[in-house]
Amino acid sequence: MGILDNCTPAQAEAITHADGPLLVVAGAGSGKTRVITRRVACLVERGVPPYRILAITFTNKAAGEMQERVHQLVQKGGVWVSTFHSMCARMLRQFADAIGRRRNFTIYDAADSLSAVKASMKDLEIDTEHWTPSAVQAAISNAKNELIAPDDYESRAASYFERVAAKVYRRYQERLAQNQALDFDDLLLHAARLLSQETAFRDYWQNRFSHVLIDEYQDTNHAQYVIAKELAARHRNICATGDPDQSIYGWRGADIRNILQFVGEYPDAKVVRLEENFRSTKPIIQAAESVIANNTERLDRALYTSREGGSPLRMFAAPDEEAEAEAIVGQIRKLAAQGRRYGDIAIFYRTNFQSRTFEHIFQLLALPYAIVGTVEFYNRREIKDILAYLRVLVNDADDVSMSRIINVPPRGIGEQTVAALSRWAAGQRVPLIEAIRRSPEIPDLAGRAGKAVDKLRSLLDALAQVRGPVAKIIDQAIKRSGYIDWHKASRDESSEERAENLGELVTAAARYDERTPDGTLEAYLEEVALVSQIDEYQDGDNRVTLMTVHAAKGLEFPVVFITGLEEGLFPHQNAMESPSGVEEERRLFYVAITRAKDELFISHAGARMRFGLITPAMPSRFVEEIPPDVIEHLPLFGQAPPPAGREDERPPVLRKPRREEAPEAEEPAPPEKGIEAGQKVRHPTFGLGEVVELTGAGSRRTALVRFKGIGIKRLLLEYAKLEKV
DNA sequence: AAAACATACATTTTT
DNA sequence: TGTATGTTTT
Repeated sequence: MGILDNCTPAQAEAITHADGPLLVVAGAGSGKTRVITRRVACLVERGVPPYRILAITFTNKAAGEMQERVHQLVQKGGVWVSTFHSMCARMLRQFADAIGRRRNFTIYDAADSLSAVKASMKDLEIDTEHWTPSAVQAAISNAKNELIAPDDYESRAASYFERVAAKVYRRYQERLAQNQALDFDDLLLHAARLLSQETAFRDYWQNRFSHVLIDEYQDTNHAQYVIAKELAARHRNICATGDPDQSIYGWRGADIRNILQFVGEYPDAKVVRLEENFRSTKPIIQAAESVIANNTERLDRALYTSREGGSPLRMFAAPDEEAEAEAIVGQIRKLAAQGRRYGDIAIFYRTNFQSRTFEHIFQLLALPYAIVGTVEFYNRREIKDILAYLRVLVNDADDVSMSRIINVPPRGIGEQTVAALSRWAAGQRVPLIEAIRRSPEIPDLAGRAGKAVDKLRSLLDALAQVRGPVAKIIDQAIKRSGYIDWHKASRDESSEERAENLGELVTAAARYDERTPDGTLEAYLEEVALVSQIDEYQDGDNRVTLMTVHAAKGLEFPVVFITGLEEGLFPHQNAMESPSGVEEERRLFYVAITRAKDELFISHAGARMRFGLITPAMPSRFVEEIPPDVIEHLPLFGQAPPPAGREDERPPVLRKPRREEAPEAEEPAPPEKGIEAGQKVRHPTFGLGEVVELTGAGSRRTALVRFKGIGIKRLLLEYAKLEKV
């Protein structure tokens, strides 16, 4: 096996051969992932049985990549590479009794959890106007991350809000137990508790692993810290890697002290510092270093690069967010003309809502793009509906899922019927599905309602009989429930898209079946519950990637645009009140900068539409923290006098059509293009398609085109090079 | 049960 | 401003 080329021989020796506690403090772009992967491979090579090695990564995507890479290096599988959440789920299923659950427990996502919080508040008749469910949910989540149980929380509650939250917390946990469910935080909470308090559980897992490695250690919260510490307690072969300057999850309980105090915790720890950056050019590193130097809470560390040359950072100042997006897209086309691949380019923003402006313009120009993690696939309504059927099949105590599908698609089980069923179930202290099974015994169910419930019962029975791969079960659920016909019948605009999504769900499940030949419905649902936004991102598609800075962690791109650098947005308003909040925002900016390999563009808008109001904004304080000699200010876009002529003839006419200009549909279609509805066309990116509709006139002439396998796109004729076929 | 209409709320960041 | 959810109407 080759030598590590991104560190000194002594460091390489420590990384590959040292046992005992090891801390790798790795700066951005220093090849940390390679280091930890190599360590795992070397352990295997030294004869450590692969199944005794546990590597914990931050996302499932990273886990998959590491697993594959280790396999390539040593031609051996069996190393357990996982995220904290997936790992805990697996551990808890094996010891479900210890937490008072059946092993087929359901994992609730944030939305499921929120509805359980709402229901708990309703149970307790707590006013949801005054105390918002999401605030209570956040309080509960924080308590769990600190491993605080409801009783402890109540006894230390200092404010009225906390006393209310404590009551909801207790009721919420009861509800989860009734539904045989755990939320994300429970996975960590229970694993941490069992590891520190339950001998059988602790002994089993401590013996199971001889070596434990944790990546992105700076972003571990208290529960994760306890889990890592306990898992490694027996053999003390704990290797933590991370970068305190890249700690960006403080708001969800990540505690930067976990990494800062690692050596205090393990005085015999070896420390390896990787300070050479192999990713970025000098100006980019200079900017990053100069910005992060303004933080106080950090380990003493410098980052340097040997890469010579490199262009300076470039900055746009735009009047508003649309002009900002136009300028960036203009710059991207310039780069593309110079031979840059779209897949080399990424656009980052602080908040998800900023993606809309970009999405609009990319669609208009038919430039290839991919947004990472907007409305996640598995959060779409139709997907959640079908998954709810599966969840009920796996865990029939799951009332949240049962209520979700009880009348979806509509089958005549109205509000009154649901209320009667729920009342009966509550009275008997049994799950809702039991009321459906035994509906003939329920007095309130008159003939018509009773029949409707009978039909639901036979549907559920029929689905429970289906055997075979997950894809088949999903397919049956979609068809037999009548879900697909229901959508076909409604001429809703979104029905076609929903049908496509359901098709995609079956396809994805088929991939799962292929990948996991011994997979179960239960394991599939678990995987689906724990996918992260970034897991869905695939590079190699040659598209411009759009994402939040948080999602960009761990990635790199030759060209990066960091947008919306305005006071109140980046740094975000809610973080600006405390110095530590600003420091975390600054680390976030540092992460963004250090994603760039070759070229970095930053931009801000003088005003931005927020809540429907045009809100002015000052440039971010972070911009001034970049040394002036590594920044070049590009001319303000659109400031050059427009070429003579009417406004809509000015080169990139990218403004979205305003509402008041709507009557454009009535204008006669100019015949000169010769493109009309029904015309078959070819597009350089999307391929063959058929024109569905034409609207607008002149430079705003727009075609709706249906492309095979891609869907309907809205294209400006002036820019989309449509070729008649 | 669908459609039409009205209102509320959002914008941190996510496993 | 746009979407998501709730309410009233057919």
